[in-house]
Order: sequence, then structure tokens, then C-alpha cells
Amino acid sequence: MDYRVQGNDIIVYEPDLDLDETLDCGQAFRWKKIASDYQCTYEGAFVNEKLTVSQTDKGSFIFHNTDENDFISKWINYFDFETDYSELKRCFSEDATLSKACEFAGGIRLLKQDSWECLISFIISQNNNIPRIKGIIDRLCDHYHGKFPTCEQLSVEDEDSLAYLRSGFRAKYLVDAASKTYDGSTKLSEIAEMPIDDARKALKQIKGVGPKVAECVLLFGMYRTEAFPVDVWIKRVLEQYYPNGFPEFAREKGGIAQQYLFHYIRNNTDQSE
DNA sequence: CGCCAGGACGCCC
DNA sequence: GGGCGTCATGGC
Repeated sequence: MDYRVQGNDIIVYEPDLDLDETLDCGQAFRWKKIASDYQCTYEGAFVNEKLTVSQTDKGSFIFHNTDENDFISKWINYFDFETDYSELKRCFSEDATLSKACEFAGGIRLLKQDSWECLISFIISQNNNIPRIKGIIDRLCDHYHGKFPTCEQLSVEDEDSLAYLRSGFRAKYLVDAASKTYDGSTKLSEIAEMPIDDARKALKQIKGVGPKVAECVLLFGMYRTEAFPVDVWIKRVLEQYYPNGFPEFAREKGGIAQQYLFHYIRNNTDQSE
């Protein structure tokens, strides 16, 4: 990744990033594509740090109204710019299916999100579709003047007071997640450092957090790249392409591989193979 | 109208 | 420990 300061903006060159593939692939739900003169432009936030970012060409980006200190302290981390995804994809390409998946959507990167925001977001995601997940999270942040609520703010709510979210049966799960996180019976920062099976077990103490949501929180909110969320789509990939199990060599970064595979299978609905 | 959506829970055996 | 109905909501 290279960057330079240009006026109030940061100009970034990173061949292994595509904004559509990364910001609209179901790992984060607060990015909105807005009209612009560029190839694409997104508005969103990391917790409460807002950003408008454009892709001007393949591998070229503008981080609007961003000073160099913020870029270094926040966005390099969030976009995982310190990881060499070319190297990662070379490694994955040892496997035929992964090779195709990386080629299909090579601009996906794993966003290093906030664990609390991920916990809430992926509780909302269960048995839900992406547009509606975004709608619920929109209403949640609008309610707090555009910011994502803290666990303290959410902990004073109950099922009825959350009715405005129209999150259905998930509201009671949000209440439990907020109260456990606020009163300290769930310590997300400690869970992030635990051996993976202990971390899974700890997360599943929260009502509404099962195997899939726990795995998503570990991967997207705690950068545990060995976490491997299995949903209906990935289940299909595993059955179709990996009847003898997912290859051992890719498991340490399996969560990132999973992102490529998820996008690949979802956008290649040809099931004839 | 029924079906599905980046699932989890409660209850059954 | 696995199998199955149920849980809100909204788009198609």
C-alpha cells in the first residue's frame, strides 16, 4: 500500500482492494454507496470515526477529508493495509477452488472491526437478509444521532423500548448482549485473547449467540483469522468442493479464505458443476 | 399465498 | 448428542 497526502485527502494505491467487494460483501453493514463522479464512493464508519472513501480506478482510492494522523492511526488498521493480500492469495491458490475464488473477487479484504459492534450486528444478522440487517442497524445508529450505541447505552433498554428497531425476536438477544457486556460478565477484550475454543464458549453464553454468530464476532470483530463461519452458503461450498475437509494449510487464515469462497459461491449460482 | 434470509432456542427422543 | 418446529420482519 502506498499513500500520499493531497490537500485534505489521502490518495491511496492498493491493488488488493476493491471497495464494492470489501464494503458490500456482508462483513460490515454500515457502509452506504452514494452517488459520485468516481467509480464508486462509500460513506461509513469505524465505531464513530466517519469516513467517505472513493475508488477512482482499479487499485486507486481517495480517503476524503482525512488527515495523515487519522489515516495512520485508524484506517490503515481498519482496512488491514499492513497485511499482504497478494501473498495470502498466492498461498491460497495452491487449492483449485480457492484459486478460482481469489480470482473472482480478489479485492476482498478482511475489515478489522470493533468487537462490540460486531457482536450486536451479527446477532441481528441471524436468520435475516443483508438489506434488512442494514436497515435495523441504520435505525439503531439513527437513534443515537448517527453513532453506534455503547453497551452502557443499550443496557438501559428492554425488548419493548427496542421496538423501533423492528428486529423481531432478536431484540431480547440484544438486551442480553448489552447487559452482559456492560456488567462485565462478558469481557470482549479478554475473549479476543483467549484460546479459540474458550473464546467460542464464552461468546455463546450470550443468548442469541450460537456457533455462527460467535465465529463471525471472532473473525470480523477480533481478527481471529482461524475462525471460520459456516452458513448455508459455506456449507454448500464444503459439501461440493471439500468432501474430505477444508485443506489444512489454509486453516490458519481460514476466515479470510472463507470470505473469498462466500462471495464466489453466492455470485456463481450455477450449481451444475 | 408461500418461501427465504450470513441462525439459535427449546423441546423431544 | 442429533433432529425439528418456532421465532419477527420484509422482499420477492
